Amino acid sequence: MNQEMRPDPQTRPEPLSKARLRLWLRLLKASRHIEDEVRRRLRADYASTLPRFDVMSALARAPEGLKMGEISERLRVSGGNVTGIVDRLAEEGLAARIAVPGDRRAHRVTLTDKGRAAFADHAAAHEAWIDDLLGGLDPEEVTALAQSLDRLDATLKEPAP
Amino acid sequence: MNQEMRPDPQTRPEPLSKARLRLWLRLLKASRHIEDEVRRRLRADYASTLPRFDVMSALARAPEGLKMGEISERLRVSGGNVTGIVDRLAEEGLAARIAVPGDRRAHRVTLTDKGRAAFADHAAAHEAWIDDLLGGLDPEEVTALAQSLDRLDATLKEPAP
DNA sequence: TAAAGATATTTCATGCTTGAAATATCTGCA
DNA sequence: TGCAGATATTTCAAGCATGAAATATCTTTA
Repeated sequence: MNQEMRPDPQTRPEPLSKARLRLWLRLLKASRHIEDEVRRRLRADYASTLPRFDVMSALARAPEGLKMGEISERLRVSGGNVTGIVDRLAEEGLAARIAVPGDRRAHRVTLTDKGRAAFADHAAAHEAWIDDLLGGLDPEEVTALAQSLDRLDATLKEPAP
Repeated sequence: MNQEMRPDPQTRPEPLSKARLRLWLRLLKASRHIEDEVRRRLRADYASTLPRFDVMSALARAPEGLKMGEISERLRVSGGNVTGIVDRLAEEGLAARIAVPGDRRAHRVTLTDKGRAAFADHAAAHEAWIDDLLGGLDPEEVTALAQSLDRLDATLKEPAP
């Protein structure tokens, strides 16, 4: 765990893995910091949550609505999870389940007018929060970081050959 | 939402905020990707979870143990949360609550020998997973990204004046 | 020293999350 | 046609997470 000065005639134990670990820890820290803040404000200002925001965001982008399975696929969360979130959105009149003509198993979920209006508010506030939180970073650094993270995401796709 | 070509005689609606939003979305995506993978493997290989790993990690770093409040402070999670996680670790004999001499309200939580051994395994595997997941990134990019994220974290401290 | 206030922790209600099992329905094929 | 397998969704149990309320125990102060 500590770096001793033994000869190590074989291959060195890769300090590179430590650098990667450090990167991961910082990524997680920054991400959690922002995420926690967004959750806190969604709750405080709108009595809402991030998962609800995510679902509404997906629905807002699909005017004809989405089937339950499509939501869980896009958001990469389990089906059981979506059921609960949509239940609550529906209870509050923000979303509605609509029967799918040819298939009695499926429902199409859409935002109600009320839901659409609420989401417009939330989304505008969300953008302002992020603008505020990331405002201390130079514009160049913002784009540079975004590019780096994009490359990271690309390498993440395949878990190394 | 789309960039129209209207004159806009006033101040322009800051495309910078869009760049920041994009950065946040990518940060979240990369972070979630890795986090989900770590959770999945902790569950599959060790029947454990990230919160448990985090608590054990904090305890491993404090040989004399930590009070409940210290754990929740370091991990930035609520007290009620820590109670449940430590309960389960204790049930499995991985951690133990020890009475604090001068204060009958408080407990000091420590890793048992079994807990210490288990955590050593988990931590080694964790480092290997991260090494694997981030292995596709150039070493230079790893350190560059870590530095950028460090700067980001620094600006995050104060939510802009 | 008794009451008031501060601390440490647990309990509780609510919601998110997963994976597995249960339902219901659809589709294709013998 | 009838049924076997595929799909779409819900239900369920367990754990995580929060914030607020409840307990228990100090500590300070009038």
